[in-house]
This record gives sequence, structure tokens and C-alpha cells, in this order.
Amino acid sequence: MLALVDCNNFFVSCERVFRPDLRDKPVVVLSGNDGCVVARSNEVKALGIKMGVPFYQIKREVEQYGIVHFSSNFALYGDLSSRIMRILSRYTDDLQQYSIDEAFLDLSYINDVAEAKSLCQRIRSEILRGIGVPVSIGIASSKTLCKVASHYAKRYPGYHGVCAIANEEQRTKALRLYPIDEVWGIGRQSTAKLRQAGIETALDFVNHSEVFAQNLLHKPGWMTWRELNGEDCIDVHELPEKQTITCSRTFAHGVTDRNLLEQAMCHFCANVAEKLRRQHSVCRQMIVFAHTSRFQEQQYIIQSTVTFGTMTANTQELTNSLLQVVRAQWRPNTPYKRAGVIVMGIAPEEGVQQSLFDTRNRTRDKQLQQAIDGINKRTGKRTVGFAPSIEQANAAALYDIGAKSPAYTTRLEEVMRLKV
DNA sequence: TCTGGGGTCCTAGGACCC
DNA sequence: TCTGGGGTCCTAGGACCC
Repeated sequence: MLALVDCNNFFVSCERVFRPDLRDKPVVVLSGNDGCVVARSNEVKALGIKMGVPFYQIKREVEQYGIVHFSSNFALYGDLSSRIMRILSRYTDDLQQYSIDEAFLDLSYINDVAEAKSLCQRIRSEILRGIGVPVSIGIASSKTLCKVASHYAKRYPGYHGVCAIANEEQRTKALRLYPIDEVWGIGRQSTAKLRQAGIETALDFVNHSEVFAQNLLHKPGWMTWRELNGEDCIDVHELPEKQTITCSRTFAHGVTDRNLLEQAMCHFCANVAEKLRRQHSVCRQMIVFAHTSRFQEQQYIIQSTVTFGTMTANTQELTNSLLQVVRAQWRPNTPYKRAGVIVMGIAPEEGVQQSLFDTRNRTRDKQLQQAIDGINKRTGKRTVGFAPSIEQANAAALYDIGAKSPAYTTRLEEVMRLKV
């Protein structure tokens, strides 16, 4: 028996924790530069506003219905998420976090469904009381069926947030009412193929043979078919080490100033290097890119993959390579709209093979890096940094973060004040 | 005018090996 | 005219997820 705990409208719910006045109001949370809608309250969903629409396209509805909007505040969402995960870990030995707002719990130590349901009700009210975020829970024998169950838990108040698919009759009924395009793992392309074959619901799909699923959708779709039939075969293993780490941003306006672009990109570099060090890893390669708007016909791209002779997580080394790329490929009067850094070929830092032709003093690099990390840990992020890392004044020039809520739970200066 | 960010897995095809 | 068979590894691109 597995359970999926899924936070309802997560980013919106996080904002509402500190803004209870918005509990019944239509609320959206936006992506970077207030570009797209990335989270919607139920009131907004009811208005037919879709996930991912550009914000400017719904200006009329915003005015008409008084929709409240927030710029995204990942410091807040990340912190509330880890508090929720900490609660969940008390209820199982095997917690598999799947995303910032979802986790699977192995409940195989429980033997009957009624008991599982009442446990999940307890989990739900503990999170609601302790954190303030409403969650829905689906119970079933496979992860995909848990997803289906949590979908019903979310939509029908009668379930009080917990729904189980525990026998054949419940499974058939649940799948009959479930549109194929909403199945976890079935995206746009697969939906088109399945519709072509006359499949409209999840039940239509499982009623076809295993071989059919395998031939039409190959391995991923075949796994989904088995999952819908109750077999737990998709592994959501917790990857302690990421295979790639990205930091990229779209700028509010095209950047033509080389210094400004370099500052922003050095900041990305420092970010990925910090993440690497936090998981005690080093990388073999780094992709550096910057390009003009993808919505313009004329596009210009800076892109290069740097390979390090000796694997590294050193901010200075990454930054030097980045600057070389940008300076070699930068073109004047070109409005760069989006830029980023990706590191790959990630491995544990122990036992790094040093290159025969290495010219750096690795021991000193490491000591310096540790000293800097130590200072920043004590006195705040980026108190000390390398090279042209971005200054506060320039962040305003690059990004639009007008409607961001305070970092209520992670910055002392932004903690909520109460009048006595 | 305005259009996000960060990931994973699978597959086909090329390069290369004996 | 005709040109093997069996592998591995890497990479780019597609599909999907939240």
C-alpha cells in the first residue's frame, strides 16, 4: 500500500498562510518577471484560466474579478515544503519526495484500508494545523493509481481529502471517469496517438493489451499501463545527487550591456557551484548560454560547452571559464533576453582524478573556497563572492519582482511583525 | 510591450571497437 | 554488381513531469 500526499494549489496555499484574508479570494502566483501563471487558486481555476498562460493575456479577468497576484517566492515555498516533508517522514520509513509539493509514502506496514485512511486523515490535519497548507492524499497499490486517487480526493469534498483505490470495483470505476490526457505520464503526443486509437479514458487504455501499449508508446507508456493495472513499477528513487544542475533566467528586458550580462551570469555560476558543493560533488562540464528572445525572428545565441581537465566545484574556476566564453562570443547591440549555466558530468568530490597537466593549486583553491563559504554561512548569502557577481542595484535593472511576498520564514528582517 | 525554471528518462543514430 | 556481425559508448532530441 502506497499513499501520495499532494499539496493543494501549493504556491497559492503558501502565500495564503501569511495572508489569511485571501483565503476565499482568487489568487495566482507568477513565474519569473511576472511572465506566466504557475499556480492558481480554485477560484481562478473555476474562471477557466489555464496553467502557464502569459499574465498579460489575462489582464482583463484580473481587473474584472479582482484576482490577486504574487511574484514567485521560492524561499518561502521551499521552506514550507521541507517542513511538510519533515512531518511526513515521521509516518513512514520510506518517504519518496517527488517534487516540491508531493511525496509518496510506503504504508506497507499497515494491513487494512480503513486504518490507512484514518492515518492519512491524521497526517492531513497535522499538516493543516502545523503548517497551514491543505493537502490531498491518494491511497493505492501503484504510484499512478495514487495520482488518480488523489485527483478524486482533491475534487470531491465528500472524501475529506483522502481517497483510496483498494479493490477491483473501485479501480474500474475510478478509471472509467478518468480522461486519458490527465493520466500521469501521458502527455500531448501520447494523448494524440491514443485518441487516434479510439481511447478516451484510462479504462479504455487498460482494456487494450499490454502488447498494444508497448508497441504504441514504448517503455514509458507501457509502464503507465502496468501501473494503471495496479502494479507498482515506476521508481521515484530519491536521487541524492543530481545529474545536472541548472541556473538560468529570463530578463525583464533584453540586456545589451556586456558588464550587466556578465554580472548576472557570474551570479548563476556562483549558484550552481554552491549547489554542487552542498551535495559534495564536482562537475566535468559546464554549458554556458545566452540568447535573444525566442519570440523574435532574428535570433542570436552565445553557447559553449566547457570541459574541465580536473573535475571541479570551484566558483572561481567556473567563473573564469564563463567569462572567457561570454567575452569571446558577445556581440554588441544584441538584446540578450535569457541566459544560464548548466553543469553536468557530476560525481562525488572524493577521489577526483587530477589531470596530469593541471596548473591550479587545488589545496589552496579548496581552502579559499571553504573560507568564503564559511563567511557567507555566518553573515549571509554572497557577503563575499568572486568577480563581477551581481549587486542589488542591478537586480532591479534585470528582473521584475514587483509583487513578491516577504521571505516570512527564512529572513529575520522579513519576519511578520505583530502589533501588541 | 508583455510569453518560467529545473529536472528525468528513453530512443535513435553515429562513432568506434574487434 | 557484389562489401559481416556483434558489440559499446556517447550525444542530441523528444517526451514528460511539477
